[in-house]
Amino acid sequence: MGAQERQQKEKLILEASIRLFTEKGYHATKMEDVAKASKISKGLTYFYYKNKEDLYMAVTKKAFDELKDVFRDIIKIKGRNGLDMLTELSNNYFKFAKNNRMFYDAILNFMGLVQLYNDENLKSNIDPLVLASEHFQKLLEVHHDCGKIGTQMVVQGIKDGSIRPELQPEATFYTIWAMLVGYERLLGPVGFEGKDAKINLETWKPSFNRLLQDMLKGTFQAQKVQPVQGSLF
Amino acid sequence: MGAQERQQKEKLILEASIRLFTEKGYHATKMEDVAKASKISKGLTYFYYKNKEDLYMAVTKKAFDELKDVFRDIIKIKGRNGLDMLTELSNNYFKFAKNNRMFYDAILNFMGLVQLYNDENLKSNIDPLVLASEHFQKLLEVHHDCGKIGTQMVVQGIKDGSIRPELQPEATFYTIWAMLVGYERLLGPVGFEGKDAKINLETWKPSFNRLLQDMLKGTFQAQKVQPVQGSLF
DNA sequence: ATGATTTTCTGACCAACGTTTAATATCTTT
DNA sequence: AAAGATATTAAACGTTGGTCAGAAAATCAT
Repeated sequence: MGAQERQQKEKLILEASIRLFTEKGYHATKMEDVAKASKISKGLTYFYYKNKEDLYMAVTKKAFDELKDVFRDIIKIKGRNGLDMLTELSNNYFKFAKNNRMFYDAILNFMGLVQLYNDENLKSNIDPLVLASEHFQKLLEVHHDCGKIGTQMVVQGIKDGSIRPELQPEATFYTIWAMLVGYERLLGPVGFEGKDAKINLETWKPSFNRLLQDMLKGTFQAQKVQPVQGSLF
Repeated sequence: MGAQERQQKEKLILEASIRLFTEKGYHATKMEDVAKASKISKGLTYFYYKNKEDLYMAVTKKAFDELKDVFRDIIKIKGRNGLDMLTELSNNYFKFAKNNRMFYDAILNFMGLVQLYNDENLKSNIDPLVLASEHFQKLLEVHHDCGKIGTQMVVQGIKDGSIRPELQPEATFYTIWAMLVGYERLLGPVGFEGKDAKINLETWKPSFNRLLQDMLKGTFQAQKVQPVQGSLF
């Protein structure tokens, strides 16, 4: 069995676990289940993955790769300005989170790990096996890649004039990303039943896109003249 | 043993578990540990709390109560305008997240549950024992309370003229809250080591406060005349 | 081909830990 | 003080993540 066949088997196990995690969740999925679904013995799963969490990290890697595709798909289409790209990115980001809940939860869980990882005092809180995992290291890279792609969009926007030139691209993009993270977690996917109004990503997306525009172009003042009833910004 | 003494014992267990969860994390803390730290037998913890997750929900309740205090502390001081309140809220919110990591993680975990809870299709994914837990129900209320207090700040701001009157208070506040959630998760507490610059909550807080101002007052255009090197907005 | 060696694979087993339970002690009530 | 309710314990149970000795299969050497 060459390296290729081994990778193929790893993939088989990975896909089985993705199916199960999606269906029943991480905790309800037993290693025995993963083994059965992969048609191998339980012990063998530990030959291909160090432990359950390592397997989960592999799933997370797959998840973040797909999220990165969302980023890539947008920037690879030429002929649009940076602002439009970021607007579409936000739409697709929410769509991704909604349609791939388990994947997105894994990504968010990873973001929590990154926090610990970046703090010398807290780094020790991470399971050493996870830290050593190749998946974790690769995840850090993919995370960074996404940051780079997004930053490129801002750079592009500044070049083509759709974004204010005085903005610092990297910080600006991470600010936008942070907003996406927060909105998704607090409001999505079903939103929040307020006292006066039902707030959710769908009804509220136009407001967000406008906020994005205002932020990046600096056009708040201009739009203030047409107050829309119940509008957000 | 009356109801009072029972509550006191519950509190004892709760505090012990808070200590342990903070020190070692949820998974590394065993029920045996909690029992020992509370100087009772393991079995007895199950007399006071249905199971480990129920205990964690109680911890989460305590956490959210303290977060609510952050909200309350701000609004109870009179004589400031709404915008200033929201600015201070954001500062204190980040401070809270940083100084009470375990608590804040519990709150974020709860927010994930709320997502499932609000979606009829996904509600069944929540452990029935958690759903039935009194703590969970109370948490929904506290969550809502925080939303109300924050909304009040926006209302106040509109009244005193520090916030644009065309904004819809509730949606506006949840937008701000969403930002706080996202920033904390993506950037805090140590921030993010970018290629060109180190981004973290501390260095970047002024930019956020300014964004808040611009959003709520609609003053983007006005400030555009003084481009600060490397400034965010 | 055949024996030696490495790689892949299994299933039984282990230990840890959340949870239950049966029995006992303590308090409350009448 | 008897009866009932409440609090408490220790032991046992059941599940499950993880290990291990060894079988089976593939690869290699002669």
